[in-house]
Amino acid sequence: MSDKAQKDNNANEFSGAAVRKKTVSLKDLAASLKLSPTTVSLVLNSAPTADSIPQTTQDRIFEAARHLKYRPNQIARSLRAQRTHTVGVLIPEMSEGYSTTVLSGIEEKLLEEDYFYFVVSHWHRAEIIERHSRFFVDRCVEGILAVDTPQNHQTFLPVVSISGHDQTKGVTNIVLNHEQAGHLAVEHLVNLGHKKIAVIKGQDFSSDTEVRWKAVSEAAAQFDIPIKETLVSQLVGTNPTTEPGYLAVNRLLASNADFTALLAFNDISAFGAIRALREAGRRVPQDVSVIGFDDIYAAEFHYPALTTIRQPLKKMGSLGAEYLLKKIREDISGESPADVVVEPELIVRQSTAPVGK
Amino acid sequence: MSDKAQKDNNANEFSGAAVRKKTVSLKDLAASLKLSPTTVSLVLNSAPTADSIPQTTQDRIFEAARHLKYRPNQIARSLRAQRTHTVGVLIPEMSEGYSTTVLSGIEEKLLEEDYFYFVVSHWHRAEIIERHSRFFVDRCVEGILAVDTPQNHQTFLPVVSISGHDQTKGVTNIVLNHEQAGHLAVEHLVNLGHKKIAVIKGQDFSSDTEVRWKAVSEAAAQFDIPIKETLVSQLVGTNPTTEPGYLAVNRLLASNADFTALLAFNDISAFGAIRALREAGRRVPQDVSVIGFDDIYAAEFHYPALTTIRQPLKKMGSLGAEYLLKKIREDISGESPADVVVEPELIVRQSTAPVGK
DNA sequence: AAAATTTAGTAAATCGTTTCAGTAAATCGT
DNA sequence: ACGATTTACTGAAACGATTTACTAAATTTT
Repeated sequence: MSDKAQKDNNANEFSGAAVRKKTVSLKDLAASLKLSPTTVSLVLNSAPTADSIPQTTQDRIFEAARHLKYRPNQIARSLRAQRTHTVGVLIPEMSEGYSTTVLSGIEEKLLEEDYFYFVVSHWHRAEIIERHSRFFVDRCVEGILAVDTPQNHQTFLPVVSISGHDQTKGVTNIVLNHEQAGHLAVEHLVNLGHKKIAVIKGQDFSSDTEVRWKAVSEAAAQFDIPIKETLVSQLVGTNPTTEPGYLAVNRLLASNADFTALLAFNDISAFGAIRALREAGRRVPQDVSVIGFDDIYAAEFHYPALTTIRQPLKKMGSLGAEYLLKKIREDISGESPADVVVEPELIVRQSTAPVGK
Repeated sequence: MSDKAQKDNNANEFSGAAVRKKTVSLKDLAASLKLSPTTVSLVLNSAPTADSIPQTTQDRIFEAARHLKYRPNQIARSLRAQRTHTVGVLIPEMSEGYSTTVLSGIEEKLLEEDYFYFVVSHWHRAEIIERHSRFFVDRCVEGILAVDTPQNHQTFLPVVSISGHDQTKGVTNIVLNHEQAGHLAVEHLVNLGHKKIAVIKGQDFSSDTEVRWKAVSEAAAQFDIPIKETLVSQLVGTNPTTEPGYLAVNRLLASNADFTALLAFNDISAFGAIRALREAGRRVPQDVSVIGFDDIYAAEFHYPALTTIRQPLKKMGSLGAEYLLKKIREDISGESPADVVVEPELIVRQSTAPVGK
């Protein structure tokens, strides 16, 4: 068959109703150059073997590739190379500031290194985590990044957990220095003269709940003002809004709890807390100082602007991605650290003030 | 070679330092059953051809698949089927409420239909949009979902644009009923007695800027209170925080503009606006009523809680995903609508009040 | 001028599936 | 009892790349 006929054949194959715009494959490119796919591939990838191909031929190949807009199919490449340049990311949900800020750090680092990622929200439901981890494996992700996600015993892939406190061996955890965070928060309130400090604990499902509570109560003990049990309220429900915080403080108020400062589990719950206090006629910060945790965007433009303990969320995301890529590349699973600790920072704004002022 | 030897061979191949946990392939599974991969594939996929395979054999196959935890490799499947069950999503950035809320709707719908997605932020930079659209094609996504993203002239894949106002033929746009939104906002202020209304326009790069401005000024004209040019300020810069809004209002105040109500481009800028007003000694809503746009989460817990025009962001995301999947399935590009319109809703909270009260 | 090396490539296997086109053996119809 | 059909499978090609192991011709070395 003459190559003219061959060409026509190609063109006519789909000349029916819908004009299927086929993309050009390596084979097409090679055919148009009257060279073998091997040669073309070798040259385009600058393989060492291609040294013996004369420059003129190489130029012809590059020129034709550009002209026909040839782009290697990454699916085929992935299959052959057994590498997908893709990772899977698990997050609790795609709302509010926490997960998405971490995600922005993850994205930045991954794209920088030419990795793409799949995200899925698991709403703290174990079976979704399980199911989607499997899907990730089916799609041959090279590693998994878990944000505020409990144990996913998916052991044979590299895993990095951000604020996950995953004790599975081989898993690297990116964690905040919680002791320091607790210390900063309590110290700030103590410096302002507060002694009666109420605390809102996180939901049971949140991985940070226990460590943060421990850090805060130990810090309080160190300052000789142990947290009274009657001044502790806990967030309930999966509602990712301010409501759990609002309700937690209402319960506190209903029990006639006596406090001049409130340490919230996170900024979102601090917002709810402040509303509850305001509705109860307590002014923030004049009557009650409120300190949040995380420093999400909204903290700054809240009124009153929220004093909070900043977690470097974006940094934690990019660090997580960085360590995951490191693991993927080393391949000798086991070398990477179990914990990578990042430091919190006290951000003083308007929601805290000296006691009794 | 006996199959025992074959097995040993397999086992020993990587018996060096690192124990490579190989996943089991169709071929492995078939070998363990002493059947051909064809048969196993046919049965596992319940192909019509498998009707002639006796139940006992089918059971053996399913049993072995479960036992060896066989999972089909989706990369290989994608290559063969020329379908990846993956779409690409373009968003301006992974922060604040807008994109991520839309994204949550997108995610919900896509996962429901067993599609995964890649996301990339483009920060409104044309070359990033261009570059990543190409990467999407390289990875054989089946369609592209563009959120608040200008024209990406990537024509041969199905594209749905959310708030993008993309006039390229074949692109379906999910858009808000802007006329109605403008009407609702202005009407609300007029009903409260406001006549001197200031407006903050969006940044030039935002796809909604023009249509929203047009809708607002036409609505104002209808109510016989055309917006004065001196009462219009525009957001500048790509900073995704409240700052542009804050600066826009400061410019307005610096020019001694006289207004009793302010219509902000979005909630984020409304927050900045309110801060600027407060710092200038104007109370919201007593001295100036402020109305936002979008109704992001933070709007409700802002103080004062923000009156705003709600865009059903999550709905827009899921609608976008729905229409994209529809396009992908029809395949006969051209049938789908150019515009899908969703309705806004006025949410009255505390940042607006009768004039002069 | 024969042997060795370099030049300029190519054929075929492979990654893990799916699917089209067979094919032997068993069963059925008449 | 002979052809037709059904049953129970399998071989090989294909998807689109990469890579190993060749080869034939040209050139260099000895």
